[in-house]
Amino acid sequence: MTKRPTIADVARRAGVSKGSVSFALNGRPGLAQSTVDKILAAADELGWRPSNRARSLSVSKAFALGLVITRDPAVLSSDPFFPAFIAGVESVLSTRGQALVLQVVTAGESEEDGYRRLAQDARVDGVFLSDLRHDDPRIGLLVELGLPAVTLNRPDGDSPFPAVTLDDRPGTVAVVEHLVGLGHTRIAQVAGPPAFVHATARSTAFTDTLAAAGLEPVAVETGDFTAAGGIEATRRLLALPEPPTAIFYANDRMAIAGLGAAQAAGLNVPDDLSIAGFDDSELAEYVHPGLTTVRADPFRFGEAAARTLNRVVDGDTDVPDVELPPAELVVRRSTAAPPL
Amino acid sequence: MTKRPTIADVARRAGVSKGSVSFALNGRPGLAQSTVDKILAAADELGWRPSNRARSLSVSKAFALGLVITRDPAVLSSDPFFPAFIAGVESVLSTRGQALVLQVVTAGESEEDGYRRLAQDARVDGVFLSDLRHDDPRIGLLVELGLPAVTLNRPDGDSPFPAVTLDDRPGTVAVVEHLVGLGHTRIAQVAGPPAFVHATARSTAFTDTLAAAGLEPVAVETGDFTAAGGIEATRRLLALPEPPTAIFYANDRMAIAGLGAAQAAGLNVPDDLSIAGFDDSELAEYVHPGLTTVRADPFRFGEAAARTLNRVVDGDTDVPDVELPPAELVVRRSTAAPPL
DNA sequence: ACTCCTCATTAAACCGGTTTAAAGAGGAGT
DNA sequence: ACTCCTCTTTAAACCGGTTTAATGAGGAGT
Repeated sequence: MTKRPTIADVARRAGVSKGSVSFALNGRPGLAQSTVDKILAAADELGWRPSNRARSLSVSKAFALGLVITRDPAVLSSDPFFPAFIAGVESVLSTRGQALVLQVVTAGESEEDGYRRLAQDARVDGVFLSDLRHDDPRIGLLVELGLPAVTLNRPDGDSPFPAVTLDDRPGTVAVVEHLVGLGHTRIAQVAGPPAFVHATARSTAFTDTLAAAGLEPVAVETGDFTAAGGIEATRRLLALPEPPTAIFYANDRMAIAGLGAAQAAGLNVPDDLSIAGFDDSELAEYVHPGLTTVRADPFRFGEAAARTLNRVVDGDTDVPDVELPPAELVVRRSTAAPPL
Repeated sequence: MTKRPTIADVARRAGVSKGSVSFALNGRPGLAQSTVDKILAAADELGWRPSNRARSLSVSKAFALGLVITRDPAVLSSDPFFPAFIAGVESVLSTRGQALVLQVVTAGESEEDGYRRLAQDARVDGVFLSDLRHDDPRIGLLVELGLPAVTLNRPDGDSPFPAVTLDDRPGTVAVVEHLVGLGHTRIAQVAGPPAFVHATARSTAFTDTLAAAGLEPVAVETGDFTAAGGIEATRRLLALPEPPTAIFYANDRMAIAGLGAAQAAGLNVPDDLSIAGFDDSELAEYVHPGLTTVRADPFRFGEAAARTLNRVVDGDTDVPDVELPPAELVVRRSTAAPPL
């Protein structure tokens, strides 16, 4: 409760000027080693930690990074990606004394408003650009705002920002090959909204791999990554005159919901219908039957993104893109040979 | 990209002093209306927004609130509470120009370290104390750190902080009465870790209601709120010589995992076994069979908590506790009459 | 002994706001 | 015409750091 010590207190105690304390703290050359020791000792005795606020003002940095997420429960709630991603980000930030500022955009406004607010308030030194879209308007906006960023996934247009990528395709290819290997020929897909880069990446990998096997999709339904969307799409697929014997979902939430829909329709999974998801969310392992899915590592993704963004923020030019180990197939009980 | 205007620019343009601009902006009395208008017009023309950093330094406030969450994927990942809660918090903060700072504590450290860091860095003006524990040591810590807080749930010890509560008991009572009404007499519970206030609240409400019906629990297993824990607990219950005909889980994740475990054991839910959860998470509605559960409103919880914490932060003394509408029962297909 | 350099240190300005104490301008009262 | 008040406005200090330009102290060179 007693007032925290300031740099002036430390200077007084060490018998030097404020400037010297600042130099010592920041390891600037030009101070005698003995003086540095004296200052650091004094700082230590007083338990002094430089004020973030003062530093922020004088060096014009926020020492914080920002993440904008949409309030839409569909995207936000129970999405297994963000929590782990955030944990990975924090694991980097905490070692650097940085903070993570969350900006949730509410239903009424556009996601861009979130970035605008962060920039306007100068709350952060850089932001993560997640759920990248095709011709993503946010890239131009951030350039305009002068806010450094890192994109999660590689944008298709020009981008001045480094990209941290995790290739979804090998996992998708593996799922399709797994299904084809089991003997399926009537395979359908529930894709994510085509506006998202990762949704179409998974989607085209799916179609291409099928084509390579001489097959084509029974149908491609578009879901919105929510459980409700998964249910809808599944019902449409099952109502087809010749329904698929296997369905590949663009994420686990839709897959688990689809699993429920199939069971509710009286189908046995996997005997009547094989189901595969994407994400390897916590529940994937524990539903019945266990969900065959594709596992990425959002924690590492967060780490890599934070490190990369910090290089940009630190003024590093030409920060290279980072490519993470690709997502890989996890086979569980929800996939089996098709019915005869 | 051009430098953003400062208060000095506005002052110059309006032909007044910096101080007057500050007064006008903050609606301080003592300025002629005409002057205020002139200043606001100048500010508007320049598109000036006061610098948060400068304001932070001079008024010693961060204009931000903090939320500490543990990195433990068990608590963090796919927990339906936090995302919605955070959205509610943000809906209040965004109207006040405040930010939400997330502090994730990594595996190696204690949750207290998270609060300590937030306080040390003076990053926030107050924090949310979630997942309250019995004799929660964080309350003393925050008092010591001089960091204002609001507790989510009412602590059992003394606390100088207002509490925002959402009574889980009515929902729990309703679940038990629902099961008893269906004819169940062999009811078991998978409780949360007893260290948590909300876990024991649900647990004792469960036992008390059973007792009021002249019954006692077949067994009470303790889970850890994770899907894996739900599986474990369920297996133990099903292995009992006289297994329960209904299981009440302290959260949906354990319940959905338990549902999977029961189905994997060859049981039909709800014919052989009724299952009820708690949270009404997104998937609860879509698994098969739909999960009977208890619904709270984490978004409102977040709103109320943010508003209450802000009152404390603003220096309001004796901020009253806030009681939210209680959680309520949602009946779906996973509960039915017990087997004969 | 005197100049010149280098190295260590400091005083002061600065970041962009808020706040306090004091000054200035009018108007009323006598 | 002079004093006294009230209402506006401002100059300057302050928040707690960083940074630049200047100063001071030794030591080497001649």
